[in-house]
Amino acid sequence: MGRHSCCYKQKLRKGLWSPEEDEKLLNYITKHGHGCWSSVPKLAGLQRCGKSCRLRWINYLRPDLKRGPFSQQEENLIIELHAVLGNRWSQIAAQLPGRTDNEIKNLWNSCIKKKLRQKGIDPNTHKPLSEVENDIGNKLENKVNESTVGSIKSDDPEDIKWSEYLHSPFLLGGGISNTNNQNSSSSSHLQPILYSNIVKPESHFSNTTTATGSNPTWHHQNDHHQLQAASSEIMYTNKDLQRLAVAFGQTL
DNA sequence: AAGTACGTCAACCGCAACTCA
DNA sequence: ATGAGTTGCGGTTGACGTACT
Repeated sequence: MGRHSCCYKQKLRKGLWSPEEDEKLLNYITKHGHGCWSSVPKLAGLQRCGKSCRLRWINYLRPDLKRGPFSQQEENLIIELHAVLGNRWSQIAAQLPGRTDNEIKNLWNSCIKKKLRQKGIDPNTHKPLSEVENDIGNKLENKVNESTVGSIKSDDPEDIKWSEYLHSPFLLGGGISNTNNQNSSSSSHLQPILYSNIVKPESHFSNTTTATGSNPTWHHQNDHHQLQAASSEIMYTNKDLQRLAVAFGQTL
């Protein structure tokens, strides 16, 4: 794919956004909503591709973004959600109003991973590092055995990961033991989070422009009642979430 | 003061899924 | 059914700031 198809057609800017560009995009979307992203740059007078505009809006210009550092509670929540969802950043972000998937991904890669390792926890499996090392040893051993004995075991590394999730301390009510942190959120609230998250909101907000062209209004869509009501119908539309559902059907 | 290493974050890339004619 | 266009997502990169030598 390389650069987006739209970018080949004309000389488009790349890299950091200037304040002028931000202003143009913000003004345009505030007045008209984004509509079709591919037509936004042209209509807003920007030398960017639609994808770049969308990203800039989502990660920086959206009015509902929460700025500033993550709280300890937010970090704990991210860790708990990651234990269940893995690197599904957008789904994790859906549980943290005002935070973007990009922001959470960056935090995870630059900060949380390191902290977990310092606590002796493997950030991929959320198991104690010592246990993970043993697992690796065991899996290597199993591989050797499999080469001689037929096995129905999946080779998909993700399968291994998910089965590990099912037995992770988070799902079993343990959460990460953090004796230093009084704010450490227990995993007791994880169940409601998961149930409400089964239906992934398209975005936290939708904008509706009035017929008169006045400023759009922003509606918070992440209403748990709404989601729970809807969840019975679209609960298992996503392949990964089906796996979650099966998993939680077993554990809840 | 200069050079280097490291951490953070914004943005890009590539792919898959979705939509619609 | 199909193919082009669009959107969304997660991985990766590169610029920049800061700490360290």
